Amino acid sequence: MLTSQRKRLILDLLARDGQVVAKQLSHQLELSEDTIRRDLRELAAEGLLLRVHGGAMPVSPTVVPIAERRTISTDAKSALGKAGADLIHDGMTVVFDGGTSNLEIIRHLPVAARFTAITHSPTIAVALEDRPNVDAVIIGGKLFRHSMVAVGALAAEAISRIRADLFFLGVTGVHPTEGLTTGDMEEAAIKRQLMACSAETAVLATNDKLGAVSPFQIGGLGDIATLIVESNAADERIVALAGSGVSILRAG
Amino acid sequence: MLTSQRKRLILDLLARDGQVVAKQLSHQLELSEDTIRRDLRELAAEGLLLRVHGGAMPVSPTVVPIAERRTISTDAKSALGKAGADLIHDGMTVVFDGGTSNLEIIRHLPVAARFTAITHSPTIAVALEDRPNVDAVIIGGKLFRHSMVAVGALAAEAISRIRADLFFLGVTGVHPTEGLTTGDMEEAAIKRQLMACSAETAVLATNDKLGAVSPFQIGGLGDIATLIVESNAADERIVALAGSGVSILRAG
DNA sequence: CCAGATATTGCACGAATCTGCACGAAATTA
DNA sequence: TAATTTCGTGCAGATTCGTGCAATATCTGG
Repeated sequence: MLTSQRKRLILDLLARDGQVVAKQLSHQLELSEDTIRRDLRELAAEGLLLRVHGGAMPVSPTVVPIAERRTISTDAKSALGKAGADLIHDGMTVVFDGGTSNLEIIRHLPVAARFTAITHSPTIAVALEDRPNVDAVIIGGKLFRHSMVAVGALAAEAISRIRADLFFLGVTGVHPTEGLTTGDMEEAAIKRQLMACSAETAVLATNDKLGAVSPFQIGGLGDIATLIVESNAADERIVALAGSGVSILRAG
Repeated sequence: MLTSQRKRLILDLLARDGQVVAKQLSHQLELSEDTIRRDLRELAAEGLLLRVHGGAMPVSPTVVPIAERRTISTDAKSALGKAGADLIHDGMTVVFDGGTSNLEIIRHLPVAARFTAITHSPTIAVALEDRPNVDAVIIGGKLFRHSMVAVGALAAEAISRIRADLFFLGVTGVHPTEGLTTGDMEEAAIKRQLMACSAETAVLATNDKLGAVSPFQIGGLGDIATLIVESNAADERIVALAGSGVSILRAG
C-alpha cells in the first residue's frame, strides 16, 4: 500500500466516520501504530486533520456523515423519517418493511431508543447495527432483489408467529379508491401478512406516491391507522384520502 | 512496446485502479523499474499524474466510490476472498457465515456466477444485491450485533431444513489442538449447525487467526475440508495444522 | 547505403524515503 | 498516586529515487 494512498484513505475514513483511532487503523491496514501515527502527524501538519490523543478528528466539525448520504436523503424524506420515529416508544415491538423511507426512520431513532425491531429487509437490519438498545429480529426467506426484502414460504412462516404493536408498511402507491399498492405479487402477500400480525400499521408516503397505483393491492386505506405525508403535500390529494378512517399526519 | 503506448497504458491503469505501483508495472510490462520510473516522472511533469513514493496517483482525488471501502480490504484479505470465490461453481448451494473475510468472497464473485447463496448475515445479503444471477436466501433470527448475524431458535429451525454443498465458516481462532473457535456460545452453536447441514466446510484464515484460541469451540480441524491461508502464512503454523486431514490452500 | 544525431533502455551508486523497533516522556484512567 | 495507554524521537534496515553513463535501437540527411 502506497503511503499517499494510505493518507488519502485516512482522510476518507475521517470524513465518513467523523473520527479515526490510531490503534484501529493500524490493525485494519495491517501496519504498525508508529506508521499510522506518523501519517496522522503529517496530515495534521498540513492542516488536513486535527490530531487528538488516540487518533484524529476532522478540522471542521463534520458536516454530514457521508455514510448517511449513501442514498439520497432529501429533506422531505428526512422529515418523514423523523415523524415515523416519533411513533416509536420504549418497549414496543415494531415491524419495519423495506424501502428507503423506512430506512430513514431508523436513522432518526434516538440512540437511546429501547424497543424490539423486526424486519425482513437486510438493509434495515444493517442500519440497526449501531442501535445497541434495540433488539433486532430478522425474518428470513428468499431474497427479492428489487426491494431487498425476504419473501416466500420461509418468510411467511416466520411472520405467522409474530405479534407486533406497529408496522411501518412500504408502498409504491396510495390511492383514494385503489388503496395501497406495490409492484410485486409475492411482496404484496408478505406485506398483507405483516399488517395482519400488527396491531397498527403506518405508511410513510412521499408526494410522488399520493394518487399513484401499482399492479398489486396490499389493502385499503382503512386498513392502516396512520399515513404520514410531506409537509407540502397537495391539499386536494389529502382531501381525497380523508374519510377512509386513516389519520393523516403532515411531517415537519 | 512503444514509449507513448506504454505511457497511455499507465494512464489507463491509473484511471482504472486509482493507483499504480512502479515495481508492479515493471513486472507486468517486463521492463526495468528505471524505465517505468522515467515514464512516471515525465507524465508527472506533464501534469497527467501525481508522482508519489512507490508509484503514482491520479491528479484529481480518486473517483472510486467511498461506499465500497466501508470495510477496508487489505491485499491479503482480498487474496483470501479470491481463493474462496474460486471454490464456488455454478449450480452449487453455498452457505456464507458472517464476517469480513466472507464478505470479501462475495466481492470477488464473477458477476456471471449462478448459484444459490444462503446466509444468516444481513451484511452478506446486502452485498449480494448486485449479483442478479445468485439466488439468495436469508436465514432469520435474533440479530447478534457483535458479528451481525442472526442466531437463536428461529435461525436454528430455519437451518435445520437446509442442505448445502459448501459452507464458508467464519472463526476467530484456528489452533492445532483447540480447533476452530469463536467468541460467542450461541454463535458457535449456529456455526456447528451450519457445518452439519453442509457437505463441506471451508475456512478463510488471516494470519492473526492461526494459532489463536477463543472461548467457544465450533469443532476440530478435521471437521473442515479446506483451510485457506495467506500466501505468507508462517510455515511453522501450517506444519502444526497439517496431519488433521484438512487440505490447506495458500491464497495468492 | 552510410554516418552521425537522437532517443530509449538498463545498470551502478549515492541520496532520500519509508517502516518498524526501542526507550523515555506525556497524557489518560482508575 | 499508580498503572496503562499513547506519543515523540532516534536509529537501523529495507525500499525507492534520481543521476550519470554506456549500449543499443531509431531517425535523418547526404
